[in-house]
Amino acid sequence: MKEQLKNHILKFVSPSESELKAFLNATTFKTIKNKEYLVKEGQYCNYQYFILNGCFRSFFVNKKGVEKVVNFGIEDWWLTDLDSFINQKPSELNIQAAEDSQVLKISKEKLDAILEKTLVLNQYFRIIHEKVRIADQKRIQFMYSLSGEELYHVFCQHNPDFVQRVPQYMLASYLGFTPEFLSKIRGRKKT
Amino acid sequence: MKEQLKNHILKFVSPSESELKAFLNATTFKTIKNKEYLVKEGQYCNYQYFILNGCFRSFFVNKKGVEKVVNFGIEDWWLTDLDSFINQKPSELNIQAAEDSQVLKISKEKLDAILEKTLVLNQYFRIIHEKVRIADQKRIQFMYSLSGEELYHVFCQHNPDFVQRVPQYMLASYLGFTPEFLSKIRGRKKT
DNA sequence: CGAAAAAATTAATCTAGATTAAGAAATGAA
DNA sequence: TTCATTTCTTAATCTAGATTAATTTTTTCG
Repeated sequence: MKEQLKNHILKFVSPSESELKAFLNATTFKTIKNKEYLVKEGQYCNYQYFILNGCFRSFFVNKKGVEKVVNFGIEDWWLTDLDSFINQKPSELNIQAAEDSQVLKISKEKLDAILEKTLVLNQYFRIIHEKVRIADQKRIQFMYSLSGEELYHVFCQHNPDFVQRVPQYMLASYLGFTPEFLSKIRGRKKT
Repeated sequence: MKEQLKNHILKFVSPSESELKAFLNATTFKTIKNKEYLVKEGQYCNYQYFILNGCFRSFFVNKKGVEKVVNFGIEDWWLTDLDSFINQKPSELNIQAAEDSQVLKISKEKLDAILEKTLVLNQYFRIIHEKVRIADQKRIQFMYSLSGEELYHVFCQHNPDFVQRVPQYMLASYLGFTPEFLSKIRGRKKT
C-alpha cells in the first residue's frame, strides 16, 4: 500500500530509487476505526499522516464546549497538527476518523533526518505546503465573501461526493454555522 | 540592504556563501510609495516579494464591490498572490502598499531555477510555508471561536504596534466586519 | 494656510444566523 | 426487532453585526 504514497510523490517530484525507498521505509502503516483519534488535544503530535483511504476531521473545542471542525482530510492528503508537530508543543486540535481508515505515518525525527539531506523531499513538501496555502487562501476568500447559504451550495458543487460521507453537523461546523441553520438551508432548496 | 534578507535566511538555514550569493543576486530592489500596487487583480503575479520595510495589504473586491482585506505584510515577510504565482494564472488579489515601502523581488523563473537544485533554499521556503500555515491555522481558529469584539481585542494585544500603522477601516475589513462596527467597539472599551 | 478628499464616528433600523427546546428519523449494537 | 444512541428537522425567539445615512475629524497637498 506504499505504492499509493509513491505515486503521490511521483506526481510532483522525481526522486531516485534510493531516496524514495528511504522515505517509504520511514513510514509505518496504521488502521483506525471510525471515531478513533489520531491526535488528541493536549497530546504532542509527533507524526505526520498520509491518508490512504477513509476520512478524518480535525477540530477543537471552544470556550463554550462546542466542537469546531477546522478541516477534513481524505485520500492522498497529509494531515497533522502542524503547530504541535513543528514546534513540539501540546496539540490544540483533535484529529478523529470520520470513517474506518488507513494511513501511513512518519515520525518527526525520521522526517527531519530525511529533510536534512534530501533535495527532492524538501521540494515535495514545499509543493504540498504551497497547495495547502492556496486552498486555505481560497477558503478564506469564500468565507469573507459568501453568505452561509452560498457557502454551503458552493461546497456541495465543489465536493458533491464528499458531502455524502460526513454527517451534516460536521459540515455545518466546518462551514462556520450551526446544524440547525444547515437544516434550514436544506429545507429551502434541494441540492 | 540585501543584508536584511541574508539575515532572515540565516535564521532558518545554513547556506554556503555561493548559494547565498546566487539567491541574493537573483533578487532586485524596488521602492513603492504608499497606495501604489505591487500586484493588481487580473495581472499575472510573476514575483515573490520580500518586504524590507513598510507595510502592505492584500485584498480582493467582492461581488458587492466591497474591498475585503485578506492579509497584511510587514518587515521580513514574503508576500505574493501564491495562486497566481505558482499556477501562472491571473491574480484575484490586489497587493497595495499601506506605507512608503521597500522590497526585494525575485521572479518565478529565477526562483524556480534555484529551487530546482538548491537544498537549503527549498528548506528555507518549506519552513516559511510551515510558519504561514501555522499562523493561518491560528487565525482560522480565532475566527471560529471569537466574537468580533474579542477578535479586535486579541488582535490589538498581539500586535499593539501594528494597530497604529494601518487605517481602522482596513483593520475592520481584515477582522471580517464593517468600519462602523469597529467604531462601535472602540466606543465601548478603551484599548 | 485652506480646501478637498479620506477616514472615523454616531445612531436608527434591519437581518442572517444563533439559541432553545422538542420531536422525528436514522443508525447501531445486542 | 427492539432499545438506545446519534443525527436531523422544525419552529419560535433573540442578538451580533450589517446597512444606511448624516456628521465630524483627520489627512493631504497645491
